[in-house]
Amino acid sequence: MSDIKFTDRRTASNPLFLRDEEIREGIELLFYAYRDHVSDPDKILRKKGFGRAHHRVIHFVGRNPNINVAELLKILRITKQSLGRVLKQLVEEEIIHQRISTEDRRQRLLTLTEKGEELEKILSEPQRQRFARAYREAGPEAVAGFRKVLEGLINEDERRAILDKITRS
Amino acid sequence: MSDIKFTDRRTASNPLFLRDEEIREGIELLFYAYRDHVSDPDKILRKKGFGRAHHRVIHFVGRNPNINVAELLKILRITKQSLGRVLKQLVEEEIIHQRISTEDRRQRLLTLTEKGEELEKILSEPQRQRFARAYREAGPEAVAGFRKVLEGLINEDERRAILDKITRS
DNA sequence: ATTATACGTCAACATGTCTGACATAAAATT
DNA sequence: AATTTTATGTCAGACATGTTGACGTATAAT
Repeated sequence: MSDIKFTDRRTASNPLFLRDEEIREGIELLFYAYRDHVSDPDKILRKKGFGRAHHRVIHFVGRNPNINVAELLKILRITKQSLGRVLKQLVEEEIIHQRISTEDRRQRLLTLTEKGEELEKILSEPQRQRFARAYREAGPEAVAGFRKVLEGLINEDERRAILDKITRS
Repeated sequence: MSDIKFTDRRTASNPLFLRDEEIREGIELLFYAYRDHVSDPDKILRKKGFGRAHHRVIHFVGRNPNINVAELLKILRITKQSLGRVLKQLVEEEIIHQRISTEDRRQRLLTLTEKGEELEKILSEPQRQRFARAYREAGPEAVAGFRKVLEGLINEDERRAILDKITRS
């Protein structure tokens, strides 16, 4: 019974099953790709006594020099208490520099120090290499499709703002 | 000085910069897409007293009925002690069923119970909808490219095995 | 009979997250 | 000028998830 049902579902005349199956495969591919993608810097960080949280902060401060704390919290979607601990360590280790905004003296603007820039490069290098390889193997058209689908996976209400931020440089 | 350097780097005659930039954008897109993708089931799970770890177990047991513990550990890349805690809860709540393999009585084969199947559907539904929307908007060619690049991001030495597993059904 | 494997479990600890409460400085509003 | 709101920091306590290390048991393989 369940066998019959199974073969039936896979028939070419049932495009719904194909779509479902395709989607499931996409979800799994995304899991494995992301797992491997983040495993690279994780290894490096552990040796330095940092974790993935530190990497995310380093990355987004690097990408958004002079970002303030509230903005960073929005991107990372964590609480300020969580960020606080990580940020404190990074400031103590002189990876990140805080300065008071002249426009609004309540705000702390964050930038990478030189040491921070260096670390950022070290951390992202294996990720960039991984992407470079994948892009090279897949070709430019595939890359365009990759980006298009990723964009579509982002929450609709934030998509525009995120794309503007990413591609603004 | 740094301005000159900057504009210079972006010149069309410097394809290396374009590639770098493209890669960075890909890395960020992946971050945001993944962040939103996993946020859906997270909300549902917290209400039930489970976390992301439980979802991963539910997902992979659902996808690999009768998987044994060692196999599951390889996929999840966590220690058996970590898995043990989560698995215990899921078995107690009758989400996952364990039975002893007849071929090797040391092995515990894991399957979803009916209740587990239901929960799996509830959890993955928003993710599937998100993918369905993204796939629809991007079109079949983009989807092919998306998959191709994701495959390329997976560690080379495991890629073959993972692809076989994902697309075997 | 011995060794290796698959699994479970106990203990101790690290990290990253959370909620809630409170403090301070500065900006904005009345 | 006084009050309220905002941006940030911090303390305390909790929870989820991960780690190492050690040990036990049942079963399979040698």
